[in-house]
Amino acid sequence: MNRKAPVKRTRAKQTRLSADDRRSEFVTKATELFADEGFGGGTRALARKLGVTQPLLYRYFPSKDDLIKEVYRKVYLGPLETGWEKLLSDRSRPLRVRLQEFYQAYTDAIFTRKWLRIYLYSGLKGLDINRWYVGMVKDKILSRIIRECRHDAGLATQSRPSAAELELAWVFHGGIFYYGVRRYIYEAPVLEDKAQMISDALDVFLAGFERLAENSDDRQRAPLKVVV
Amino acid sequence: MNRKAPVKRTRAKQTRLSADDRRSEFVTKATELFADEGFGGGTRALARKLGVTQPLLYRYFPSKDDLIKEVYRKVYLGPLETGWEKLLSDRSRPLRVRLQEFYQAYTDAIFTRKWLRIYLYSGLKGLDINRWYVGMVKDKILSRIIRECRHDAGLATQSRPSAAELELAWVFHGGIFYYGVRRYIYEAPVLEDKAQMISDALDVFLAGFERLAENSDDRQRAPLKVVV
DNA sequence: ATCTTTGGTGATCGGTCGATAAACTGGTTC
DNA sequence: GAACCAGTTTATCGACCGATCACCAAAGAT
Repeated sequence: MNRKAPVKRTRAKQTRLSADDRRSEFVTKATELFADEGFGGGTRALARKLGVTQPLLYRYFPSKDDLIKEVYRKVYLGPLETGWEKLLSDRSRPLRVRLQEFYQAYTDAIFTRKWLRIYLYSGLKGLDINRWYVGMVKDKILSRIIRECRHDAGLATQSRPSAAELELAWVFHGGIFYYGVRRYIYEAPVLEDKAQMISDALDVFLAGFERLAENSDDRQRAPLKVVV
Repeated sequence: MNRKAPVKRTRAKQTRLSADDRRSEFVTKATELFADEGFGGGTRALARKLGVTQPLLYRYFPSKDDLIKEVYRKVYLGPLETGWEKLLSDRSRPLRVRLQEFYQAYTDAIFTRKWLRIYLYSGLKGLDINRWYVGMVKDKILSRIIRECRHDAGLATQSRPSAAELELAWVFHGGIFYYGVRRYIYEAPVLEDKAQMISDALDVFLAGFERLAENSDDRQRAPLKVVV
């Protein structure tokens, strides 16, 4: 039936972009999509967000998995700054101030709905990049914080942080991190003033670290045992 | 072709269970599956874990979503104990000991790969039951801890915990929680001795809370401002 | 004005998913 | 031993997913 004049279908209007622009647009919107729906989010939904058709994705990425890797790269590496290590180690300023300033900047960088969700999703997948990030936090941030705390308490700073010290720093760090999770993932009511939360947490941490440092020798020989 | 004698296909051997047993087996294995692969895990993979066929699921649950809800119920409500509140409030014993004992028991209950992964997955979905759980932690655990800490520091215990106090307790609690995440989700190297980690974290928290309590009046009138 | 390049679309394929209907079978009851 | 019930399987449906291919049209080059 009707074999003549192939019905001239109205084509969807094209909005042509340069290859680079389109590619980065894919990554940007994919980050949003995957943050919202997890990495199970469909390529068609992604294309809809760009106002293009789904096959176009495959002109820029060989597979969905490659797109996902690109999203990781952008999310994990994006907010990273090189100045953090120097900021933490600048002994011309009080440790308390350095820590407050660092955590202010660090949380400004990662406390977004997008970053936290992508981070948690990738953590649940057990990806290498997640392990790399955790290692980076340990080496570049926590180890340095411990060294500075030791120096501040008049202890030796040569030896590497003990496992117990590292754990202490991790609990502190994790506590602050979890504030972001409660706020931007659970969307639970939290103390609005992030700066005050950091400040209070720092007070507790520093006061506690000092007290531990005082009897650090005793602790190493006979670790505190608690009735269980 | 071959219209005669409907080929007597060899049927998969049945292992018949009582309705209750089969149902709870579905929930158990579903918990494992969803913990591993998220709630996107397929019903066919689930059936394979039970050694049955996929449609059997729908004799016990109207939909996959109902199965998921059952998994939530079991996971969230399972490890909950009623004794925790009394344990925390028993002033005949030192606060330090009570807290150590409580967090020992609490982390024994929730620090499993299964529990933590289901919890995080459901948190990312923004489910009501997750909100309920967070509220429960706040009301039943953290508020009570604050009250006991106040009592221990010789402060009034009538007024409800301030937002700042709650936040302090949350950061402490979240720090301990994050230990479980690092250990069982990131599978990162952590301090093996969980009891020591709790003990150290408690030392820091209690020492810090004491110090804050000392100038609590000052803090309320003129909250500590930090150079940013 | 035409050619070439390249960003973009339409159609479609094989696979997987949740869900349904109907047939089959082991065990219990009368 | 016939009838029935409950647990299980086979077969299949419609929707969706990632991926591929041939084709199309807008911009730059000649």
